Amino acid sequence: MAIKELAKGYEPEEVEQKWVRFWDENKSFTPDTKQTSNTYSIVIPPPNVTGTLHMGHALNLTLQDILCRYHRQKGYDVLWVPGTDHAGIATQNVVEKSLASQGKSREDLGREKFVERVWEWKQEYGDKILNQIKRIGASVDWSRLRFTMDDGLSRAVREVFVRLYEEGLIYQGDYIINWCVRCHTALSDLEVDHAEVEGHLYHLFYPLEDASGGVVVATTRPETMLGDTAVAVNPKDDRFNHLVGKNVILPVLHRRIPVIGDEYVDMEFGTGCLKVTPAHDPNDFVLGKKHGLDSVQVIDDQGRMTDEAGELFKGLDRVQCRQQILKVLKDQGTLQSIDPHKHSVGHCYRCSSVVEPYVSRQWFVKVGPLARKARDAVAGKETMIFPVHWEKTYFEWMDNIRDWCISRQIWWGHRIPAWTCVDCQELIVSRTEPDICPRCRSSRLTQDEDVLDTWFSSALWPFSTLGWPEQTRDLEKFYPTSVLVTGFDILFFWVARMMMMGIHFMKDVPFRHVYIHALVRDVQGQKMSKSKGNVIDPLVVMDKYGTDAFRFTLTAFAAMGRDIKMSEDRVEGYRHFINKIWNAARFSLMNLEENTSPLDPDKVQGLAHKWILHRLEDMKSEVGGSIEEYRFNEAAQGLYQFVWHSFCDWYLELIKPELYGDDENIRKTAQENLLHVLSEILILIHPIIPFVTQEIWSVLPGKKELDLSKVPFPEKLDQCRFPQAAQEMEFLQQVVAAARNIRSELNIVPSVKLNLLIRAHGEDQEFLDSHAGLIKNLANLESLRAGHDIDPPRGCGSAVVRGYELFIPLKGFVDIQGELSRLDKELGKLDKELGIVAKKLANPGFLNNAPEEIVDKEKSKAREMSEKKEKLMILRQRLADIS
RNA sequence: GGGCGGGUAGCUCAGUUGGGAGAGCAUCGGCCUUACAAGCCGAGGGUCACAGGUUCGAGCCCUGUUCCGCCCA
Repeated sequence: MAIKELAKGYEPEEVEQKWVRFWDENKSFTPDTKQTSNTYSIVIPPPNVTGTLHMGHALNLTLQDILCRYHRQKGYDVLWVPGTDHAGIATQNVVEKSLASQGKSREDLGREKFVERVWEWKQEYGDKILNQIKRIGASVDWSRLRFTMDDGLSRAVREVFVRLYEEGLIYQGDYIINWCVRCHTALSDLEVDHAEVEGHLYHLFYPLEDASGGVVVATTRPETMLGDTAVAVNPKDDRFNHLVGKNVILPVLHRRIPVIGDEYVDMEFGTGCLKVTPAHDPNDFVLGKKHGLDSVQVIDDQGRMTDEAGELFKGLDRVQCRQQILKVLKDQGTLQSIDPHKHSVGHCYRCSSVVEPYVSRQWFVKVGPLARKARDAVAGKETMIFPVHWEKTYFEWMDNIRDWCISRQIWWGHRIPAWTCVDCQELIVSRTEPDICPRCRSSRLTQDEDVLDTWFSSALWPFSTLGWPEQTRDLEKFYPTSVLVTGFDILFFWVARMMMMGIHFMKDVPFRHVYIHALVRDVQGQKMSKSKGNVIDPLVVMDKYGTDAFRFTLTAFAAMGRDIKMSEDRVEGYRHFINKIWNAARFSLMNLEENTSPLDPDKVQGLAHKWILHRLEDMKSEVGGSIEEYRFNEAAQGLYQFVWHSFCDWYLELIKPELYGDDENIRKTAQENLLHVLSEILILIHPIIPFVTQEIWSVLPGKKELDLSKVPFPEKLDQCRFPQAAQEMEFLQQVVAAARNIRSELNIVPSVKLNLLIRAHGEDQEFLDSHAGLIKNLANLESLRAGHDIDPPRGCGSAVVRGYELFIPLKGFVDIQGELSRLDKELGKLDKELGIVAKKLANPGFLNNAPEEIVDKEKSKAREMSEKKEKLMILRQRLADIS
């Protein structure tokens, strides 16, 4: 009885929707928490809750999904925790923008209403990215969905803040930080992107107080001169060190400021004299502290000039001010020259505004002690980073880490759990909202207005998602997680900080492995960005080519340590592969029966079957090894080659006669083998392309489990190792290839059937005879005859395979010259190779030093090749004699 | 300035203890051969960036040069 037929072409859309729903409804990816050993866990890098899926997510999710599905097959209890991040600044910006389109600002609404509005926004758009995660087939456990602003995770955040504060690892203070005047908040050092900008170096003359001359300073930001409180020179600099201790007069404002000496000053740069603006430059800030200089703030938090900037400039925007002050300085003769100068300028990583160094009161994490342990954990291989070279970058950063500014002057995020007593100024840091001041019993307390850096909550993700600070069963079972999969762009932002927090609070690393994958770029190798307009939308790609084709493309290009250049053409190419699998399955199903029995691996018969089973065993260990070592591209490439070029090109063709033949036993055996191989192929490749494999699986006869994601990885079958059959098969393939080559090179159309004569004897003659049908079929032959007494007619196409001469009588339809030049080509290649081998064997150094097996190999190669050459030359001569 | 990665077929890239240079796409020739023309069969194409060194032997190891990309200052 034949079984359900597959459609002629694979139509991904319906199929994908069907199985997404199926897995969802079956809760296929919720782990069994009763079992305690053999766990495998991953926490998802949480995407922004209001974001949409981009290429980076797609790659990230695909690789994690492969790992999770594979380990499920291997019998692990797998947990993949999904979730989203509240993305403070980014989300706030999005909501503000929408308000602005209605002509409103967040201040118009007030804090409470605004935050309410963001929650509404999250409610409305937060599911979008989650559905997209489903769409790509990610086998996450939806019953454990988390959000960084959940009650549970918020509790974890407060707990961590309070504990770190109590341990002296969180402090508050007035320091210079990076300030975004547009987002109106402090940023950590990491949140500033540095970009090379074509600017200018302005040379300004500051006269000495005693009018005995002056100094020329060079600056890229002339407007900050209004806040200068010193000029610094290097004490080793003989040009200027006599000035130390004197005063100069600051032009425009006519303030008297000292000349100080400090070795920090680079004598080579600019004029060797440095203007010092402690309030507006991080290096100057340090210098100012060291020398006890005044700090004069001339730019405010809006990027406008303060009253301190003087009557002429106060109220001006910093950009306008630069133009104005240059005019004034020029008129005064203070501006001596302007040189073009390339320098690096910090930009806000969220809105790209130029960042302003700004002195303000902020909260910081003292990261030194945390970083040291996080460093040691990687150095001691408690956490292993793949590829290993990222360790160096990680160490570099950990060794030079600076304290982490964690307060943000925005409204969307975790409010800092600190209160100040209005009456006695006492600072109270507490897990719960305090009612009265512990010092003066006042009940007039105000909470800190700031919220925490989003990365502060992300840093807790591997344990906060598992229920911490409760001692949950999940935490016990799944922490530390097995691997973190992420891009290198957030190695510092996120991975490093999770390491610090995980070790500090859980006393163990958050993950055993970190796999750093590539960045997805456009086809020219440029980073995708909206402004460049080179973004490829993964959803569009999936619509067009199917999710499996897209996933396979990402996997096939995911070579360790290398970026992926993505284009639709590549996906289109791999769609062909998905279709190939589909059609191979279609063919198989047309030839299987509902009651086809499972294969008995101990009773395998037939060369083709032995050969494919042998190759299948290779694939099992290859695929497993590749995935476990994060060599995803190798797993994909290996399966591609096997499925297309072994299974489809050879195996299916080889067994067609068996399937079509009259011998019922042979047909049944072939069906059993075919079903077995197809089934195992589907299982092996399922982690990469879950949908098409599941769809085919669902119509396969004899399966015990409908849900392919629950079917175990095929067992290793030593009795299915047939090295001899593999060798024999290779021989037959060479014979077929030789015949095909002759046909093709001599332009003999397929409608003409050829006759093949092979001069062989003994066992080999028998072997060839017994597989004559097979060769005839694949090489499109009329007849095949093997024997030691072969006497080929005049005018043959000929070849030598493993020492045996092959003849194809050409009768009347072929030009002798064509065959002669074909043989010459063959001989030419042979000569070249033979030359290389002969040279080696003529080298005493090689014979004496190379391992014996290598030498033997070369020797037999030489023997084989010269034998072949000899035979080919005789064949050629025979032919030449005719013409 | 410091660090990292890369330069292999026309294009995109594999190449894991140093031992006969590979794949996909593209190109060329022949085929609608009953799963698949989104296919089948065959072919062509490479001083492995450059220069040295180690070695019997280098795409792979070492040194230098050069070009490109990224990160940090």
